[in-house]
Amino acid sequence: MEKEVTIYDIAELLQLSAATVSRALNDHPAINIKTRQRVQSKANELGYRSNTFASNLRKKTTQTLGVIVPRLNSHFMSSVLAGMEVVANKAGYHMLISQSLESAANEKANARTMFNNRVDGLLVSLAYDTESYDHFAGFIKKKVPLLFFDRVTDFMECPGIVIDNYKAGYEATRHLLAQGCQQILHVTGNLRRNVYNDRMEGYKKAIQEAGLSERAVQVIVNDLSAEAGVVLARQIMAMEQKPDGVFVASDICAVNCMRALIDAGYRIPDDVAFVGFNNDHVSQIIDPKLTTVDYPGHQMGELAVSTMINHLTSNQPLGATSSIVLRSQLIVRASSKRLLGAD
Amino acid sequence: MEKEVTIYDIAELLQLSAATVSRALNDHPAINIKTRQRVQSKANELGYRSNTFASNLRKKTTQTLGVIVPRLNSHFMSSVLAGMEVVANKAGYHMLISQSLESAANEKANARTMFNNRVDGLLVSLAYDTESYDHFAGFIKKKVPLLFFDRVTDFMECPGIVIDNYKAGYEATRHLLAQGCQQILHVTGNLRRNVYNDRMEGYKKAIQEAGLSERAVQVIVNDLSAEAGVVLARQIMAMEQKPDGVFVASDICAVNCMRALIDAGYRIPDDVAFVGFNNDHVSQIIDPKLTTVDYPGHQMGELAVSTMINHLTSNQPLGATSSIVLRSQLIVRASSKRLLGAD
DNA sequence: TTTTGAATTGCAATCGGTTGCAATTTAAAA
DNA sequence: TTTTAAATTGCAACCGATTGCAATTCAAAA
Repeated sequence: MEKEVTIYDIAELLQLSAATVSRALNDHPAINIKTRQRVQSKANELGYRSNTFASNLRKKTTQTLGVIVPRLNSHFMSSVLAGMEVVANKAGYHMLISQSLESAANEKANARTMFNNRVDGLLVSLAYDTESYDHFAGFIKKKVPLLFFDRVTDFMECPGIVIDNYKAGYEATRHLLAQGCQQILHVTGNLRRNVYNDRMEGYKKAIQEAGLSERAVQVIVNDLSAEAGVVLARQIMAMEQKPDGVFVASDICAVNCMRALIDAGYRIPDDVAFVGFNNDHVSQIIDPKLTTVDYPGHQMGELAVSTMINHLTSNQPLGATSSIVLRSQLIVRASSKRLLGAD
Repeated sequence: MEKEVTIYDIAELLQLSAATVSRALNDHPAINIKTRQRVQSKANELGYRSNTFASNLRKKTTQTLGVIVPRLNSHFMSSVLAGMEVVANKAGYHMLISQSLESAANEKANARTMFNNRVDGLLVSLAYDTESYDHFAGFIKKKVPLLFFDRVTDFMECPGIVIDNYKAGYEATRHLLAQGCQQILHVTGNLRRNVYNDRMEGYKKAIQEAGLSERAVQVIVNDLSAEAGVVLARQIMAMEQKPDGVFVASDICAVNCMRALIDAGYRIPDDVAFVGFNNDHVSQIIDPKLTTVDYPGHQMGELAVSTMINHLTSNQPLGATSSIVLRSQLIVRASSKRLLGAD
């Protein structure tokens, strides 16, 4: 059982041509049903496995989708990937996954690899510091469909799958205002990325609409990590004029900040109300539970891949769709409820 | 720029043979350095990209590792994958990832796909209900190296990368005993999987050693999900003889249970002490912070892949190594500290 | 200038399926 | 029974890179 069995072996044993065997194995309708069965059972008997390379080489398709994400290990991203995998698997596609670790250089290298591996399509969520998009030019040129999700860009003529971050930011802020907050601090990530910039714009808009002064707009940019949350708490404690509301663009960062503040004696939401983002597990574990924006990661992954596959099989131009917006929703919990009966 | 450039195109333009071009592109030492440079710069100029299939077809190697995990979206697993990706990427390998969703049937199908795709090696963490291992037989037969991590099995002659779950369970329980707990409840997952069974055995051993009666051994099996944690809290509240210590084999499940108990008025650790497993993010967010077992996921991923690649390149027999045990460690936090000055 | 060995390069087969088109067989219609 | 169309099957040329071995080139030694 050392040597690999090929269609030629089967063909010889069955006194058929390789062409017929190939067709039989692929359920080609032109092949007589009896022949087909004979071939397939013989293939099973011999432990035949199709050689994907030979097939790909000839067919010029890989049944593989490339995925480049900033990090694999975040609650949100792993949900997205899980969703992607389910749909891809069902449609007979495989996923080649790599992470940029938030570095544009890595992203570039990974894109190159995906390119050489001739993925049928590429799904990307941009790294923190990606500014140039040259590394995707090859895909465009070779007409390999490209799709961005979550962290998207307007610089490329590619569809993006997103939530309405502007609206989410706006509503989160409105909610804090409605709870009586007057000085709302917004903490977010690199503003080059749409997800963070849009949320901030929504935040600003809400502040302006509320008729608050310019000074009411207060933004801190960090990397939204757990550690950054602890640092943030120290920053807040050191402020001469403390915020009475904080809107953080990530639950992980938010809860760590809350925890540090609580340990230091702050009362939430009375001293300061909190709203996070992502509806991460931790948002329901912290006490008080964290008001947050539900972010349908799994669904986003499913949608990204099904859009891609739909395009690949039906050959509809992907460029046509400019973006797909998923519904997100503010989930109000105790961390921001300052008024009785408020929702 | 529509048509793909091949080595033949380059060969013709440079009045060379395809063989020479191929060697030049691969830095073959037999090729004159000037020729090599001419070829490489021409390749760049034309936007040449190597056709991986043709190469694989000829070389019979894929530079791809298959990974099958129960779920992508858990804190632990995504850390493992992140670690794997870093090492694989650095060594020029790609990762084909799929999830079994805890179903043996899916695992089987995924293994088949990996097999057909001729991954150079396969890394597996077993599904909840996998009982037969036939779907891995092909890999053994074809001498494709196979390696299990975390959820391993003794039924196959394959190396496994694990932590000492027995010891971890033992120490966690000893810790609770040392804190004065007399009735320790152990909550864990499917006992068919080593990770859960071993932890339980460690737990039992510690109970026995403490000279407690048979009745002191109390085990509940669930799926360790967040929801299961809430259910667990109800179960505990309904018990006539309540435990004064709970050792849960997963942080997620533990914290959700704690949260429900706290909301119901229980005091932790005074009424009941808690120890979790995994050192998940949430363990530091819950109040009181959760004592847990640190589980080096990222490191486990790195090690799994580097072991595999090392084997692939040096051709050392993988079978020789039977298992690699990573160090894990009990991290004591407030959820289990009942004695002053205890650690 | 000839010899000789090393350095380069090319030939041609090979990896294993796929597919357009032609050839053959089979079955239905005349 | 012959004609004709439909159903099957086979031929042979791909897909693009790799590599053992032979051929050629080149330069140094004789």
